[in-house]
Amino acid sequence: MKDSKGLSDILREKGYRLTPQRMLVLEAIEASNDHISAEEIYSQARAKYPYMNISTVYRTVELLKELGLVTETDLGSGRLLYHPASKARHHHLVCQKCGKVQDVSSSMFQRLQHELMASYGFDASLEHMAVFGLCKDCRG
Amino acid sequence: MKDSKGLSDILREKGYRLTPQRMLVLEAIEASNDHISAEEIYSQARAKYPYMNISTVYRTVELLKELGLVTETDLGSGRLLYHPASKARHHHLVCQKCGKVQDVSSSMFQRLQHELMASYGFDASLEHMAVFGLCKDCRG
DNA sequence: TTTCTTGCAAAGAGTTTGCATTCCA
DNA sequence: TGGAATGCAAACTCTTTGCAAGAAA
Repeated sequence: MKDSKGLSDILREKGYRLTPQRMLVLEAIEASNDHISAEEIYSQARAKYPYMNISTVYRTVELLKELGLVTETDLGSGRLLYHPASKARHHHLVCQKCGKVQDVSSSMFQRLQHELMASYGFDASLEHMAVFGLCKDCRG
Repeated sequence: MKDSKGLSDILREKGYRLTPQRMLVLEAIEASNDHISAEEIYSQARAKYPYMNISTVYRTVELLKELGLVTETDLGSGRLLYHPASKARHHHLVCQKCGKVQDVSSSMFQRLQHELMASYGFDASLEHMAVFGLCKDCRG
């Protein structure tokens, strides 16, 4: 499955235009194994398309977020990072009162993982983590 | 135990001066139940001492961090937040290979907790959480 | 008096926005 | 062609820094 194909479909459906800039931004994000910053997206895109502008990167990333193709994460580096939503893993929230289980995107756990590595050299395995607590309804 | 008393001792020990600005910054942070931003510290301090300046807030917070009295957290709001280090709880990192257990300050878990509440209304109970993974030595 | 601190203003970094121009559909 | 998207530059937010004036010890 080619993601750029998927992108053009999704854009057309919603009435957005498929521009080279938008494809380059998505390509850069999907090519990054981990996370990528706006500045890095900009560099990579500009290498292929010299007229690329950084505000276009920000605007495109915003659009891709809205379309659900890209996830934004703040790892505390002072810049926002992006990664393909398709690579997202899942975690579970378990309510200790009613027992309800809901899925959470892993993006929230990434910063924790990142920080544990940076500060302690600890490679946390958060792939299958369950978090206990009280759900919205039982919290009241 | 009055913390402001503790502060003056600590400052004197290290050769720093005890200024009204420094006391006001620490007071504001200790008075906040949760987290407090530089801007909020500034407002509160300026209410009592109109000549207060925001760069003094930043410099004082930096000093208090170095002294271990205050912890800085980036909750992704676009501004850094501060809270008394004394209120810090602890978590554990458990190595799945060698079994070693090390303590971690809870500040890293606070953002996760914060985000789960904001996005899912889920009140995560992370007070006694253990995180499994590989420690620095076993990672190699 | 000495030198640590502060206040002010200006500089940064990263991100967002207004507007005229460009170009996709 | 018409309206969406881009490029450019300027604005914006939060934080940091240089320097002269002020104030603890």
